Amino acid sequence: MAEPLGFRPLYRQVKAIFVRRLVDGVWAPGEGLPSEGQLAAEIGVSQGTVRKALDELAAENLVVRRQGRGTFVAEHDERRILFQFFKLVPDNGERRFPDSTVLSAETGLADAAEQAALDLTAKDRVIRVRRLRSFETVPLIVETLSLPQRLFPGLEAGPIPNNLYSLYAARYGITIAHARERLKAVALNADDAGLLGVAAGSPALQIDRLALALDGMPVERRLSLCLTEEAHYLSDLR
Amino acid sequence: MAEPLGFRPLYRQVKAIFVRRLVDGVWAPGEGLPSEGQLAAEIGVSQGTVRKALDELAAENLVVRRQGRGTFVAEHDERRILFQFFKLVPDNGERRFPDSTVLSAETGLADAAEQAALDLTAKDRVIRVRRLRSFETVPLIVETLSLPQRLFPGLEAGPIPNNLYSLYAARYGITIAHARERLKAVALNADDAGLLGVAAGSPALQIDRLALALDGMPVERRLSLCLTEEAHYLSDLR
DNA sequence: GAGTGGTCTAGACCACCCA
DNA sequence: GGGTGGTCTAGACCACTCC
Repeated sequence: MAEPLGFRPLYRQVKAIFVRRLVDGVWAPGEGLPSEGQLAAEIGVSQGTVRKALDELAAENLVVRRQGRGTFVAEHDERRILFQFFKLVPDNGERRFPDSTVLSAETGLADAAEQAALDLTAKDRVIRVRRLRSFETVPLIVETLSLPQRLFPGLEAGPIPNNLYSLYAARYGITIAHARERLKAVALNADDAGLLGVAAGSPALQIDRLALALDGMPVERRLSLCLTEEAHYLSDLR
Repeated sequence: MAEPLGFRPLYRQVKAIFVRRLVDGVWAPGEGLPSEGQLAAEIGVSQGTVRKALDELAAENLVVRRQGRGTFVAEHDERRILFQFFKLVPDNGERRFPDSTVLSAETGLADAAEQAALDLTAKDRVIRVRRLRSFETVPLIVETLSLPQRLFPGLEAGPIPNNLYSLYAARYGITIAHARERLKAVALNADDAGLLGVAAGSPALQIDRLALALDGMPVERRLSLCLTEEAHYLSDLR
């Protein structure tokens, strides 16, 4: 007669405690967590329960476990971004990371698409960064990022590094946990085509990405136009 | 002084036994496995070890666990394919499954691309199926499948259902475990554009899929051209 | 050798499904 | 009510890392 869906396993409650600590920055990226035994004693559950909670966090790439060393908060280093968040790879040759040239960085009122994606109102402001990304001087991607200004005050003023997710974490305490991408094939307009050095109307892969923080809050929208003559978007279906 | 990398946990050996049974068809799709306790007794390990092996198989979508009922061999029913293998979803409205019209089905010598993808030689033959797929009579995808003839004898002769993966399993005992897709934006040639009812040169999303069997053997190559005016390819990055 | 995560076991109990 | 998977515990031992 009790609630049929009111059951929540102990290890998930423990996991929620840990996620909270990650969101609050109690455990910062790169830092080592206490050992399983210490955590178990502190919370008052068995080591096996702590282990199951940490295993799930590791499966979600929020922590990294290293046998013999310990459990560490995941960082957005180049390698991780390259494999988890950057799916465009050259047809021939190794997975690489493109350079970025910032074309503009400014603020403005959120448009309809930005409001919908980022849970904003017409009164909210966004920071927009437009940049060109290249593989060894060959332009490949032109993209526009939209960020809620409230979350990233002053970002548009400072230098904008290639690896933004690392900046979000270090300077604003926001960790990107995962992202949802929507892909379409489109014809380039004259502006974008010019930037990429191809004819207007050329086909390009449009990637509309929404990146979410640890707690599921939408944090960044990114609209990328990619040339796919010599590269492809890799998707593994398991 | 022993081999430093020669360690293989017991539960992985148990898992290998189970995968073998899936590959050999000892456990067929839809069938229920013996209970954890029975498997543990049969193999001579603890129930916890069997559980960990089954958990990994469940994470790979090879089996489905249902509390209170049992563990079952995964099937390629419509729902599973729709969520695991079919990433093209309408911009508005529900995830749907397109109808298929077979344009041609014939055999021939494997070309260079097919040889490379499917591990074949120039002497090997492939079955090629070309079909048009539509959402409610609106053509959306034109695709060409290539299959090693050796693995699917007679497939080109019989009726070709919409859900091919289910046919592979039922008639040929081959289970598709996962797939790798490479996406590009291309301009449609006159033939494909005509089939899709758009102008030649229109942009389309090209999906080059390689599907692998349980044991990792490449089994099907599929080259799809998709219109993305009112649909998109959905990719979740976690 | 000390400390960490990883494996394996055994047993108890819980939530769920079905007859 | 009996069977299934799911959770939780406690303890032993193993593999790996670092000092």
